[in-house]
Amino acid sequence: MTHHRLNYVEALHAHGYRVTPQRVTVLDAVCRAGGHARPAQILALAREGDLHIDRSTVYRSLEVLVKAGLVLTAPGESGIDTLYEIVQETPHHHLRCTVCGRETELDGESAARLFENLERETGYRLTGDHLMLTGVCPECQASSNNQVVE
Amino acid sequence: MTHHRLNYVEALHAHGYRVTPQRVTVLDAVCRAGGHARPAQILALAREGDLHIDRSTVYRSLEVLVKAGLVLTAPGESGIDTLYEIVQETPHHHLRCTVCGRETELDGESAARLFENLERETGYRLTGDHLMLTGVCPECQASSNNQVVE
DNA sequence: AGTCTACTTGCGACAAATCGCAGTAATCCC
DNA sequence: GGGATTACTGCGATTTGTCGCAAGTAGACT
Repeated sequence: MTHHRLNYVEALHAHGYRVTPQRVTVLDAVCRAGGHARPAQILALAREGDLHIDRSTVYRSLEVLVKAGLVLTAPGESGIDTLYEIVQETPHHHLRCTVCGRETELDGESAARLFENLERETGYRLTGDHLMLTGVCPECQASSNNQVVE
Repeated sequence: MTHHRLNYVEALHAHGYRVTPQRVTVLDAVCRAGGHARPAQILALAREGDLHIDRSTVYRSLEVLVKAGLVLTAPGESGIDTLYEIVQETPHHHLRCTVCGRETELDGESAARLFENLERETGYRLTGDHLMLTGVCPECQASSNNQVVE
């Protein structure tokens, strides 16, 4: 249960949100899902904790938790659906191979350097610390030359 | 009508897809939408061209067009919905300010440098040439110090 | 602790998106 | 060009996500 470490009470209050049993249940569900989770999975896990929690409540809670910075979203495989993930101490990014589908985590350090450059160029302070990059992994590059079309 | 420039026939065939009137209609709709478009808008535009095109056909066509590399997806404002955009000759990225909501385009050049570094570090060949970065723009940084919570 | 206010929840209705299936048509091959 | 093959479309049914509203409850203040 990761979320005991991050004080969700403070995070919610800081954003003007109330702490309700339902929101804690949903937060817990996202934690227990581990890694990326689809809404359906979160709904199911949430109902293990609260048998009668409503679907709309789960969706609304997710929205609140994301805004409070407790949960992250990431685009799913197809780029159409949305995945949810509990926030971690160390920011990280994802690298998905479009050929074999495998996913690698990219530590925040390499990304931080890149962000620094971008911040210098644009003047923005970048906060989106959870990118989903896509590419072709070394193994797949080696084994196939016929996938390159574009 | 941008898509006459990119030979969609070849792109579709290269990925093993057939070229159907419906898919051309949808591709055309995405073009005419210009910039980011929500599915509802695309559906409406598609029906201008083909009065009886089915909703599921539009969704399935979008999926195919994305896989064929003719259309790009981007996460919408909330991070939950998906926007579609016609592919362009010059890759570009988006920078959205989380405070004022404004969007800036980031030219491909700065990003290319960013990608180069990442490719060196990871060994991946990066293809996701359409990132949606979020941050706080210079103006909003100047005017507010009370938004920083985390 | 009790009361008040306004944010939240659950519900029902609605809209958006997905899925399986039977008929149709794009492509291949001759 | 004609026929066979198999992907694609449209349809209906289902699932998923959203919205408005009345009842409930967290948080603030006394």
